[in-house]
Amino acid sequence: MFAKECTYSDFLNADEKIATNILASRLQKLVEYKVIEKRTHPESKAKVLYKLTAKGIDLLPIMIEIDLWAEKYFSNLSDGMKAMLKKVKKDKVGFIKKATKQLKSEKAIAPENYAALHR
Amino acid sequence: MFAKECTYSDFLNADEKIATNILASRLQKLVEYKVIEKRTHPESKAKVLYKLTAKGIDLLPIMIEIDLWAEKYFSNLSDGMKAMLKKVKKDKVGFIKKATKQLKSEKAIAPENYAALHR
DNA sequence: TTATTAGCTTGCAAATTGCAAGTTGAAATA
DNA sequence: TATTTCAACTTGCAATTTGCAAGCTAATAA
Repeated sequence: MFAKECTYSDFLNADEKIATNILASRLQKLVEYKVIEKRTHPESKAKVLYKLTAKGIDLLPIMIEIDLWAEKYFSNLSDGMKAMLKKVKKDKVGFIKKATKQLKSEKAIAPENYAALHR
Repeated sequence: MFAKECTYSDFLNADEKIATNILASRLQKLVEYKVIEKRTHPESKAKVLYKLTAKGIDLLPIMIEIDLWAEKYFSNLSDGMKAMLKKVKKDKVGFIKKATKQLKSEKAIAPENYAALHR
């Protein structure tokens, strides 16, 4: 979710497999805890976009530290992950600031979605 | 474990309760993953000291980020935790370096325990 | 030498998870 | 317009994991 926007089926078809009922209950709990929120999908009413809240975005430093630890003790990291960590190690504070700012700006409400937020 | 050395009963009697069979299996797995290791207790053969390995000590940055996140979004932190986070916010890198160094020095093998490590 | 402590293991009920199939409403297709 | 497909779930049930209580063994303490 830090990398891109996600729908229910995006999660369901991700590499790390998860049972559909478990996915549903996890998403529900994360919404309840205000770590993520539901948004209408711009291209279809049938789709739901799950987006990080500010509280969720603030988990980024934790995720990065986990990835740095994993890099140190495991050898199966993806190339994308390795590339990201290279940047992180060059300037961790700067990286997190930039990524956080970008994620928060993506939270800006597109006009066509504004109404849905208020019902 | 980052704060002090721990025995099986220390964990069992901690504030966050855990069932004894679950504790046993968790400790076993953490030893298997080399996050912690068993040591003989200096004051009794009946006791076992569980200590963090270097791999375990390297989890400290993750724990600190989790605590910082918790401080931001929850209000039930202990006074000790708050005091620690105050130091962290003054100089995060310095704090982690110092704490890590100290934890690793505690790993120095006391003479009376050396033999036990090699069987 | 008997009692207690520390570190587990075992048995069983309760809760959680995984898998497969079904439901509902929106959108694409015929 | 009718029908099929798709996305997001829900439901039922078996398998796994967890929690609780009791028991077991070796090492100290009384």
